[in-house]
Amino acid sequence: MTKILPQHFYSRSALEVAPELLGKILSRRWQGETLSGRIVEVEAYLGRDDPASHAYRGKTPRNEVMFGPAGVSYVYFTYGMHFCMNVVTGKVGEAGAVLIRALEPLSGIETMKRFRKKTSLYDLTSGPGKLTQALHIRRSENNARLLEEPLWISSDGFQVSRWIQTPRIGIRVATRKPYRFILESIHLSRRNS
DNA sequence: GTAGGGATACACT
DNA sequence: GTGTATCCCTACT
Repeated sequence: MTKILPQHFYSRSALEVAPELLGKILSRRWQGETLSGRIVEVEAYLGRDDPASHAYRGKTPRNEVMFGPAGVSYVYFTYGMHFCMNVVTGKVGEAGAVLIRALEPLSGIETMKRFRKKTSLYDLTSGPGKLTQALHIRRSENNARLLEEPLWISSDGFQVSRWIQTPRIGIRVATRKPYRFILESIHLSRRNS
């Protein structure tokens, strides 16, 4: 039995929400099928105090959902071909988000393989651009409430025994801040970090 | 290691 | 308005 995470789960600092998202299940309803995976890697992004955050220089058309109510998705397009999905956290007016970086595939695996044009489980959701492709998440899923279909996060009671904190990946500033949170999993975006 | 690709933000005119 | 440096990446060599 799974329970969708309530809105108030997200109304805290990204640094509090991020580790608690580990072990939860991200689900995507698409054409009558549920595609889902367990979250094994996330990164927290803050606002004014975080040079690596899109919100560092204030509100823009792209990042404005980071300043809005918590519990919605922030999906953006980058490097000319990839989407990345974040979960908005914190209070209205204060920017914050948690980037979902990797999942362990759970259901809808055949469909994910089709979307990814890959056959190995590891290639499906082991990176932020990969998992959005596998779950068919794109710009139309920006600013979507994560409390209901077609995109939501739930708990199945899975207990996380141990998580690890490391520096974030793929950024060039604030690289010393340990804002990446991971489980021990073979589905991480990097195997050894 | 690096090519690929498009949006974005910001400096300028 | 135009120019351009950058980007929370992936897939390939």
